[in-house]
Amino acid sequence: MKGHQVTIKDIAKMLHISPSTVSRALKDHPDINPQTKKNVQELAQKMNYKPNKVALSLLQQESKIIGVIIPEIIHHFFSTVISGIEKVANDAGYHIIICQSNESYLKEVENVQALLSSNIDGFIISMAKTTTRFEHFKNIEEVGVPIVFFDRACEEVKADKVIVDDFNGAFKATIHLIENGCKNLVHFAGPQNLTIGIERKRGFLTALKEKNQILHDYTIQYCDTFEHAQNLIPELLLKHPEIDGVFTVNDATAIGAMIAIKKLNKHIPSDIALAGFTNSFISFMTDPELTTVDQKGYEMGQNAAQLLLNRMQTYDDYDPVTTVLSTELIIRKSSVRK
Amino acid sequence: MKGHQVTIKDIAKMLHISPSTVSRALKDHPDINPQTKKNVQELAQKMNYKPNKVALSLLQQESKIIGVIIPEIIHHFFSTVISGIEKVANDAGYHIIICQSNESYLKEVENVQALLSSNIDGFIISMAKTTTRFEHFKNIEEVGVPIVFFDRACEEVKADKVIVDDFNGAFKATIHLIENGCKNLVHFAGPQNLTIGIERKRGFLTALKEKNQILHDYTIQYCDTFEHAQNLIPELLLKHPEIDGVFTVNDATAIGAMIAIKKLNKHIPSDIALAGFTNSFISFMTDPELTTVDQKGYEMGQNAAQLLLNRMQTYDDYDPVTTVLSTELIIRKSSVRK
DNA sequence: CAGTTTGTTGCAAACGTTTGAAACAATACT
DNA sequence: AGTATTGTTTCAAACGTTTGCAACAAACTG
Repeated sequence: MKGHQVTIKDIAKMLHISPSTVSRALKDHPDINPQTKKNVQELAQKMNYKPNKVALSLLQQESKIIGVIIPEIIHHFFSTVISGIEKVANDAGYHIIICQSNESYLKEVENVQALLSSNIDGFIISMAKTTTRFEHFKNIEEVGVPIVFFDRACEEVKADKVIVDDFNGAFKATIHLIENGCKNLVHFAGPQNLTIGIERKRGFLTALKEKNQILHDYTIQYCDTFEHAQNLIPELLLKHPEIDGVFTVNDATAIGAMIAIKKLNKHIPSDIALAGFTNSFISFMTDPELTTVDQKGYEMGQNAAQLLLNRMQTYDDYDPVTTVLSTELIIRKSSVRK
Repeated sequence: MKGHQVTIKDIAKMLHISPSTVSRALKDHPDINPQTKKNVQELAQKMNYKPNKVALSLLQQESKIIGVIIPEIIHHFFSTVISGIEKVANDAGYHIIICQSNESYLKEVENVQALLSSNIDGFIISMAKTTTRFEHFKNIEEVGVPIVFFDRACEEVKADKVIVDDFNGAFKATIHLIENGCKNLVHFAGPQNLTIGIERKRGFLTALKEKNQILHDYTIQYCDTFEHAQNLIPELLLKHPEIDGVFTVNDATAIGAMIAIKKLNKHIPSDIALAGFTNSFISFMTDPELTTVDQKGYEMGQNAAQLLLNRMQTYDDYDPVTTVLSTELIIRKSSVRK
């Protein structure tokens, strides 16, 4: 039989006093008789009374909950970010409610609506790959709930952002590949409606230019998944056997490429050097270990949460802040030729 | 300036009618004048009215939220389970709120308390490694909120459970290693306060017995992390060079062992055959690819959520159900000797 | 014309909590 | 004795929604 949590009313009835007295006694309000206080506090303790957050949420119009919308929780990068968010949020007395968009625009809109009607105090969002309209974010803005974007930000909405220096990370990785002797580099790029896709490609191209490399018609390939890379590598290397280096927009794609390259009996890094982006924890479990750009997931989560907490204090008429975390090139065996 | 979500009261005021009429109009109640209905519904649509879930939650004593407590979200297995839970939960109109215990008993208790006071409709829990007391679960039981445990279940509490057939999975993997010629197997076992630790070890030992293998004093090692395996392998192989096969309680441990073994210039599988447990998505990215036992994370999540939804219908005086998902041995190169 | 029925709307309570204001008794001051 | 002060407690409203019941007018019945 379904019981229920002990409420202030229960305690009030048992002690034959009013709920308001109980409420004040529990908060150690100076107006309350010390003996009454003692009675109330002892009984509350004994009955394991815990204030009902839903009632508080309704009354105070704040839920102490932060809504997090991400593409997919199973990606290590995102779960790392969530860990960072949760740490900071919990320390400040907040809980997080997590929704996945599964890279679907529609699911993202649904999630926003659902969270909005749950009195969420703030949003932390990383956009779906397929999102190209932004009314749902504008809705949040209208209601006056702060948003912080991370990694994949929406430029059309007034909001704080945490991103990594994608350009520079890609630039550094590409320079590193060229300095290790790559003459015919290829970039496996991400979708160009996401800043990360654009910026990483830009970093790659800028490095090529700086080092006076030739740009072929096959230099940029749009490919950002493990499976696609596995399929793409054989046909690409058949047509262009001169390719001697690949820089991918993320680690999973790099590893897909790695497996395909090894299947073709080409050696990494001597035949083809390889670098990814993310520094996910699989990158040091591959053979050879993968050179990659650390995307600072945990820090990103912490930063996003902190930014949101700050913004919740001072929401009126603010200037959005964009925090850019510096990336770090992690050099491992997949790219180093002696 | 912080606005607010449109409420029934706002609509009522604008149309000079009472909130109750608005409420009924929105639900298409037969008592309401068709013209009034039309006015209300149109205005609600225009103003993007969404019912306030917090108010509903307070009134109806149900939140349409499921609380999920897991050790660590960054583990691929757990994020896979969460995906499965979310799928089923969302389809039934529920949302999930995720808390991590970080394998800490204290954090687990905190999470339970916090969720309890948020009018959560049900719990899905996988216990922390360090949890040996169960009052917090009993608390949930007293309040009458259903719990479903998955993977790491608590035997002392009346609750539904979803587990995999750990015993059988471990048994099959061990038999497979022996049939591939292993004579001196070692098991890297998990903590013995968790069912999974106990059952996997039991499966291993039963297979050894069935195949008349000798049990050495070093056959069982308590080691269940990537780092620990990396450290343990060198000293273990130095002392016992006759070891020719390792079965680990999870994949991360197996990969730690794999890296350490390769560093010692031993060949996998010909010198040492290797099998893990989980079938995490890294297992087919290693070199050689890792033989492992599929733990069915996504199915487990779906099952747990479905079990919980069912239990929420019929909570009174029930007999707990335990769903055992069958495990599947995934044979890859790390264990196959021709 | 009195009474009933029908259609439509509003009132009030409820969920659990907080909080300003009112209420009350007991004590102190003039 | 009358008034002010103090200590303690309760009342009532609020947050947004739902819902049984009351209220009212208009139309119908006998």
